[in-house]
Amino acid sequence: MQQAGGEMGTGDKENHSSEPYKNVWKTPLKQAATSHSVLTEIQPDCQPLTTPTKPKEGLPADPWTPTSNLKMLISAASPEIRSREQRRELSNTTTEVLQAKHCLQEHLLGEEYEKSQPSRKEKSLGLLCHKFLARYPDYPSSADNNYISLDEVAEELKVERRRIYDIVNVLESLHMVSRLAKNRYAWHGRHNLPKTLQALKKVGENNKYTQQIQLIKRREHEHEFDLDSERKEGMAKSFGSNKDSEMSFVELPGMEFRAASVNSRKDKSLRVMSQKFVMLFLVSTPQIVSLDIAAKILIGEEQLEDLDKSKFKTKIRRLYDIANVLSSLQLIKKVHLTEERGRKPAFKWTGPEVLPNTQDTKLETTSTTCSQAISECIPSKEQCSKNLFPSRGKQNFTRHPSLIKLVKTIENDRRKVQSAPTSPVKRSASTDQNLSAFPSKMAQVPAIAKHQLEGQSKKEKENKMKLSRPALECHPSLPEVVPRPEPPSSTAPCQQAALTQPLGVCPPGHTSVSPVILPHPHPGVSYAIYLQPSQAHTVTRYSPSVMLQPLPCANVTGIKSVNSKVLNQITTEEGDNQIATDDPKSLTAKERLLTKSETSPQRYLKRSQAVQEINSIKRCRRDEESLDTNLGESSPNESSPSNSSQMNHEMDNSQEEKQNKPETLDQNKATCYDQCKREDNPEEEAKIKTKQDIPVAFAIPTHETFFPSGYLIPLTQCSHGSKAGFADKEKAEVCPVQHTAYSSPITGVIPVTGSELKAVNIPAFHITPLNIMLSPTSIAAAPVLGNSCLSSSNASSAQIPSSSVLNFTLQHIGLIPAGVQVPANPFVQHVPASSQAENITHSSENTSLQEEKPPVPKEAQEPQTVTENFFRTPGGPNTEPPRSAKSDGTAGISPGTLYIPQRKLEVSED
DNA sequence: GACTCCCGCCAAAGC
DNA sequence: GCTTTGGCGGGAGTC
Repeated sequence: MQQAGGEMGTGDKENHSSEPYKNVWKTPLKQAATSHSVLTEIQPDCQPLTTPTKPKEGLPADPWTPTSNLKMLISAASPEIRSREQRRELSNTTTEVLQAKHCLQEHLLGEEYEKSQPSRKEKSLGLLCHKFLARYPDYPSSADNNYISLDEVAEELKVERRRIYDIVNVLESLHMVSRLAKNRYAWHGRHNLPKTLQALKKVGENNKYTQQIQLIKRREHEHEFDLDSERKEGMAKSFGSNKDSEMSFVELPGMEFRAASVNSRKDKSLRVMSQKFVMLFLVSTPQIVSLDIAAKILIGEEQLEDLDKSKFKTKIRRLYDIANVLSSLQLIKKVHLTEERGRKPAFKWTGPEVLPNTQDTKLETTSTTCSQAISECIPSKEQCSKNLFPSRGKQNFTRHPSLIKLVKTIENDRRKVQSAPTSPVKRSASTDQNLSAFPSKMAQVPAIAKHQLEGQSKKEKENKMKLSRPALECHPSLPEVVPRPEPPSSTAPCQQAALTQPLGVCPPGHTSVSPVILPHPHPGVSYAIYLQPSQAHTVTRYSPSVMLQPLPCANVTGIKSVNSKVLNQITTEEGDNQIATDDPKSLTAKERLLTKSETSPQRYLKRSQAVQEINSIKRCRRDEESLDTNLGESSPNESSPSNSSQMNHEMDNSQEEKQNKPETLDQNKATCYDQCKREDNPEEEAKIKTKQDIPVAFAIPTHETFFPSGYLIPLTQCSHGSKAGFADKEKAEVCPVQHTAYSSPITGVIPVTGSELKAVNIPAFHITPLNIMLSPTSIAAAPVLGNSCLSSSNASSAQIPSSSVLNFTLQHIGLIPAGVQVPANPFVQHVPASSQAENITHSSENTSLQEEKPPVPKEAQEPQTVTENFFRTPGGPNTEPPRSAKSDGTAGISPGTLYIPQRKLEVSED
């Protein structure tokens, strides 16, 4: 009986309300098919039976096919239609209809009947969500009718309301809708999405999801997750530490649940789960989250000890529900992680990249001066940050009207001007299909396409101009949401591009996002900065409104150094995925590491770069010596905010902190010093105190720059390979000195703040003179030179640290053993600007990633290989890292040990 | 057989 | 007491 009801797709209550239909419902679809099978066996030559005349006569005179008739009949059998017909006292007619359907069902070939039924995929939540979203504009105006009646939607979409709840709940978690009253919701579209994502990322970082993911991954890798109860307990403990903040729903100003009922309801789990799920993507690097890990984390937060299969399965089910909706929103995309142990489902974030601790609006106040933009941004940022924690008096925080106006104006302008991804992107078949499927969304595209093209050409020019300039006077804010190379949807890019601007492709009109060139004691040296996660948390306190942007590198000739030793272990389609473990003492060694794909000029250039790198390091050491003179003078007073309240408080004080600008180098070092103390690393602390000569430099002090802590490794080269958007000629023009001397006198830029470090997901990367603590995923993005560049598919102009220098530096100072290499920036390298951007392959223990095409429509994409480098024990890729009692996922490696696994991930779509 | 995820039961919350 | 909301898990469909 239940089965029959289910097959008919009727609501449970309605099923029992219409007694006359019971006989009809009792006929399960499968039975029909089965009977048909029998029928076809008996009558193999039987042609599809025609629709009986009688049922047709009983139906409205529509020139439909029997299949259409049947669909209509089934539709008529839906609860809503039945109820309506009941109200109209059309029971007789309905009975006839149903009888006709029954007759059809009996007479139609089973195959045909099955075809007439909406397939499972056609009834999927994702498709349903697509239909739902198609009803409303992505960016509704206030004039639009933005109210959603669940009844109406359910009826029009011909689904039971229960399904609509699933969709609405997820949308609600993203603040795309809000509940107004019973059965009534307000549609907000994607207006709030950037802010929501930013907030979610922030909370995710506070909840240390990155560490949790790493912890689970590590445990999984050790095959001990399910066996070691003690560890499980420990993990639950670590999860439990964040329990308070994790069980709350992240709200935005003006988006609070208006119905007290919703707020009071203890179980908003689908909403909360959805938010947490999104958080996992936002804090992950790469932004791929497997379902099992997500489920474990979500379970773990609550009661990991009670992890049982049923609960796990239920969690997985819900995650699928959420993922379907998020996929429809084109925020994520299904992929498959193929590991040694098999293939497991995962999802890749395809939505806009979110940079935390940046101003959420004011990002591109093109008409304002930089200082004005900054001053305007700060309150907005604070406002947004404050509202991350609704439990702490969120009602008291309201966005200033001027900011709202500013936001809208900016967003509108952006939408008009730059709506497309800033780099060539692969338009999946599904995307294209979606375009055609939703003309309302398509309508937004043509108007902006021209602007996109123009904007891109302008961006290149702009980049050239910027590159030729030694420094910029402006310290623009950083876009909080950076469009990813892969546009999530036909409409999403409008917002993504509009709201953000990847650094590397800054359009000329958006001066506010121009990279910042800091006054640099040695313009020829760039730095990579390394922070550890807790430090990253700390630096968020500073949340400098002045976000440092990487200077588009003049020398964009890529170094495609590949460690020949690693080459055998790593599958990569891009030679620059791997970074050479250069022995700085021998240039020939460097040469040996050149990729086979390199051209001779590239080799020459690299060779010269190696010299330059060494020189730069030497210069940097001098810098370091001078900088270190101030080291340790400030007292450590920083602490990583561990909970939302603390963060809230800090956010409240951010204005005050801002007034205390400029942050001095002393403060920066003090923070570092403090960080060392926090990490219980007396050795590092001592080293800082004693100003040991280490080839790292701290942040370049400027009167407008905050570098709370960290280690900056000098980088002389922008290691852009062929992906760089500049030809050699252009490079020569931009940087003639470098060209002639095979050097890279890049103006030193340290486009790094704590927030930016977090933005690129460097959760646990801690380089000290004596130890390195790295998380598996963190290393991939370790050298940070600007998130927007890193994330941008058009990262050619981003400043990429030289892997050679990085490895040399690390080796030279004894941080890593010879032969071990640290990728300078695999992330950028693995985010091609080409249409392959969608296909990412991360090297990860022979783990392959396969992107799945959405159920409907289908798309075919090629697998691609990317490398992701994890830290491991030097013993080899499969060597287990030394474990540590720490549960934060960062200290699992004993001091002095570098843990660098070479894992291989393959990302492909089915 | 594992993976996906639709479906609807049923209970809590709301009205 | 009825309706709305949504957690939850069975099990069908798919791979």
